[in-house]
Amino acid sequence: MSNVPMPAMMTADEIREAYLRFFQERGHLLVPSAPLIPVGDPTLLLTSAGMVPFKPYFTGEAAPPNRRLTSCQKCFRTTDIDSVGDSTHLTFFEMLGNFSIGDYFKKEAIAWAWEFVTQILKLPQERFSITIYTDDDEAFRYWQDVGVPPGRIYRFGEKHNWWGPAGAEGPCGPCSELHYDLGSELGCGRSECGPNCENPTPAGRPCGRFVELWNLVFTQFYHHLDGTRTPLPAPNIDTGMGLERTAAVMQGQTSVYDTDLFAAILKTVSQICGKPYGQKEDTDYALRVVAEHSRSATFLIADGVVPGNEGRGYVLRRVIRRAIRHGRRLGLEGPFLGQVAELIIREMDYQYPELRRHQAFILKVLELEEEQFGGILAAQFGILDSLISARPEITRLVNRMRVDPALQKGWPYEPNESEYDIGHDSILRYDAELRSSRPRGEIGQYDYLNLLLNIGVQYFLDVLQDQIVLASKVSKNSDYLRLRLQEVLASNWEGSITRYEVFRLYDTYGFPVEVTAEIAREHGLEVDMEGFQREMEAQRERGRASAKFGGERAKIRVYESLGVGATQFLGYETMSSHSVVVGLIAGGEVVDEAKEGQEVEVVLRETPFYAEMGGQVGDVGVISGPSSKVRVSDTQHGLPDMIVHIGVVVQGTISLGETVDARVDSIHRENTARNHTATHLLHAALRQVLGPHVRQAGSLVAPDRLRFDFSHVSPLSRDELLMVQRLVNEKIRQNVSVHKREASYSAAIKEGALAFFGDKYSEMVRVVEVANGATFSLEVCGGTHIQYTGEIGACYILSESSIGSGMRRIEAVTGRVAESLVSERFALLDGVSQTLQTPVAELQARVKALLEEMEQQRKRLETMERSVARQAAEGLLASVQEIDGVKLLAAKVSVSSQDAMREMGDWIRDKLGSGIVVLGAVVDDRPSLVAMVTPDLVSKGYSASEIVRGAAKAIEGGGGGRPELAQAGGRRKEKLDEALRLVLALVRQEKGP
RNA sequence: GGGGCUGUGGCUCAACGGGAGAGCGUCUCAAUGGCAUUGAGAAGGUUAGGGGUUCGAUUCCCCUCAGCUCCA
Repeated sequence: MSNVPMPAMMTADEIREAYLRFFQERGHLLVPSAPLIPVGDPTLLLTSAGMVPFKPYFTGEAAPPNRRLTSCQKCFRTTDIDSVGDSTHLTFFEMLGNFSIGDYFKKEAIAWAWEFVTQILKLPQERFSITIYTDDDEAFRYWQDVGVPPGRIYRFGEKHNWWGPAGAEGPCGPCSELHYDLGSELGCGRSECGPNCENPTPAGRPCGRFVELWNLVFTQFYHHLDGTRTPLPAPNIDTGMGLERTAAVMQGQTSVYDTDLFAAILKTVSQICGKPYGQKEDTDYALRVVAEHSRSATFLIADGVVPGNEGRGYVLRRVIRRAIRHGRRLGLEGPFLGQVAELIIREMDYQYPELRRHQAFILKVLELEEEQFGGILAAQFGILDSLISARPEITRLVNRMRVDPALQKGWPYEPNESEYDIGHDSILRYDAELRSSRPRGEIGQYDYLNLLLNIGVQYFLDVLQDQIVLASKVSKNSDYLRLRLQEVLASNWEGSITRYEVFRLYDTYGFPVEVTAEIAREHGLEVDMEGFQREMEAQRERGRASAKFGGERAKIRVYESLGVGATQFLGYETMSSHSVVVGLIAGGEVVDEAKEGQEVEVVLRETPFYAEMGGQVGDVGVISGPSSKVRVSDTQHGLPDMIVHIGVVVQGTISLGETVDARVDSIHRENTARNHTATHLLHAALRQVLGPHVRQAGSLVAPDRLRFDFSHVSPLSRDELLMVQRLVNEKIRQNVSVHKREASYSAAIKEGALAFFGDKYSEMVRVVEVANGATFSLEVCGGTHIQYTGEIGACYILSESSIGSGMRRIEAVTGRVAESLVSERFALLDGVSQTLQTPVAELQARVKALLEEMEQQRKRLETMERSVARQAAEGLLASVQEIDGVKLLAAKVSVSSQDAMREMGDWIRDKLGSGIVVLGAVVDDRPSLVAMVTPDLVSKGYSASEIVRGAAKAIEGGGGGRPELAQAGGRRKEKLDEALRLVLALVRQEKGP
């Protein structure tokens, strides 16, 4: 031990600097951390490893700025999200790495890694163990060379020592890891303990003696989507050293949360909630979750992720909500994430300046999400509360169902249709009974518990009903329903939350299972976790089943079978060109020729037609051969590099190998180009007005309109919209030049060009720049554009709307459409102005006055109708007859609505005090009836609904309602009098016992 | 991309297929008089939009839109 250098206490900042300096001194170019949103890589949700930004270099798609690179990359891994809170797991972390793009390989990577940990970090050599891939003797030799005894080099298989790919496809290869021995007291205590130990400790925890500090990946292969691997053009080195773990080791800690990286964050959280860290395990867990998730959320938002319910937005939302939930456990009821985020920004903006730059946006997003989630959380707890407090009532119901003969009868056997119906009806009866036993009436008379009971019972019935409805849908023989109901009846309802309930709470309302379990336990209820897992599996199964490709796959195979290579695109320079037909598809099959009238897909050797991409719609136009003509209505990519013209043969026969003339409809193209350039202007203007968090999330560029989706949290105010529109039109008036050029992807990005995340770009890309001296807009874009912004003419925003949380959509028009829009609006205004005989400037006031006047008239008319009706009613009072001692009035009235007739009835009934009123009228050319019976007569057996139903037969209609009041309608208005005459007889029949 | 749930006055929500309601908020009047409180009354609705079934739809069915939620 005497010669072993003792590790120096280093802060995380010092470690980061030392690492980057060490590799810069060895010829590596320092590359700043890329955003957490992987640029130009649709296969990845988030940047999950240090090498992600360098993937194009590894695959040879792009040329690296230097063959040796080093970086400290921010990373995010979603896989461990539910484990965060213990002492080791993180969602967000920093990864130190050194990379070789076809330069040095295993020898140097190993030697430098060893030098860095032993000489710079001064960690004791004998604490290290090395792992290598099963048959990697080369790595074995190099580790021996630097002085690692063979006994401490361990061989592992694919599970531990094969890396990658990150995502569905990408570079991969064998790897070698440096494991650090934290001390036997943390381990399982067994003699065979070593790296990747999976034995439990005596206390039952996973063995924590060895920590993987650094992973050296020797990327030699490319893993394809279909599972095959091909060797890479040159072997590469890709290493990753977790900054947090290293800091823990250097600072003599076993937990990453005890490092200086988390000290200040934990302290702040602890101060906000007033609970100290390090005293109670429960509290510590929650504190760690809040600290970690606040940190990762802050970084995600800084890189432009907005909370949403899919993809990255969903990851962010989960992280934020998990933090809030654990904050609640710490007693934090109000918003608190902003305070934590402010501290994190202060602590880390030196290394990550984007935090400071987007501070206002970060705080705003956190605030909105905290506010929204507060409401949801309250609602969720309400549902669970109800479910639990309604338990006794539900139990009573279930117990009765258990012994109900109607339910028992058919069910243990294979039920036939009628038996099914018996069971079904029976369930519905219980349903009705429970509903009617629910407390009703004035809301003010509900106490809180009754309200909960109400919701809980409702909820239970929903769950049960689901099973019934589902069963009747998915299974004719009702096996499904039988099984489910048997299960429910056999289960321990009173003592447990069933799997349907817990799953529904989770699936529909997003209520976390752990929380359900926790609260249920407090009330002495079990939770069927196993059943829940089964439901989850079934859900996943459904997801997989529906994720089929269907026809897509087959179509691609047809294109592949053409055996044609890439189509050369000439459309940037020209709109017409000679070419040769190299492929024809009709009716989903490859053909040699297509005749007049046939729908056809044409592939040319080269073409001026732009195929739909990047939101811009495909070109239309004409392809004409020596004796044929094809009208092209759309242009698409069949395969990534193959352009397919879709159209109809309008003349002659087009055949394979023919020389043709391809001509794009230039009006269509120009209109589209105007909109495309305008889209770029809009994008830039939105960023200028709203902030740099605005990013394109999708777009549609058609000849007649444009649609632009972008990330932003709140609706745009009128002022903001006007500012954006004014800025765009300002640039149009300045007639700025639109410059297009080719550049390497990485150079373009470095220059600050905006690229649409999710698009995959090749090495050389087109860059579109709108600039007059100062750059206004700079984007990577393969679309077609105009020369000068003045060609756009004008741009008007038509609408701004939400397309999901955190995403907004703007629709706009330019050029010819903008012009016709304006003239249409003018014409409209002129028309209205003439109709109203009012100057345009005074229209608004005039319309307002008119509306007010109309409202007044409406009310006056209403009162008048009422008084007329009342007079009529008074007149009718004279014709009241008495049948068996019951006052009865059956009369035809003349009113304009059923409501008016009802009101008349009300009035007459009240005058009568006790009696039966039946009125009939022709409303909207259809006969209708209303019948009323006073409560005292209802209790004697008279029923308004029976009477009205009987009377309605005469007018060939039907009706119903409650005993006190019922209505009916019919078809034969001329028989209305007959219906009213019938009433007399009906009332006689109705006479109570 | 695939499921589940929701959409009713400004807000929170009710309403077995048969009078669209409550509470809070707003306005008016009155009582009281530090803030405030109490009472009476009023305004406020295309039941998200569109189709269908029905004599009749807030209610049942289908489509669209929006929000929530789970899965990928």
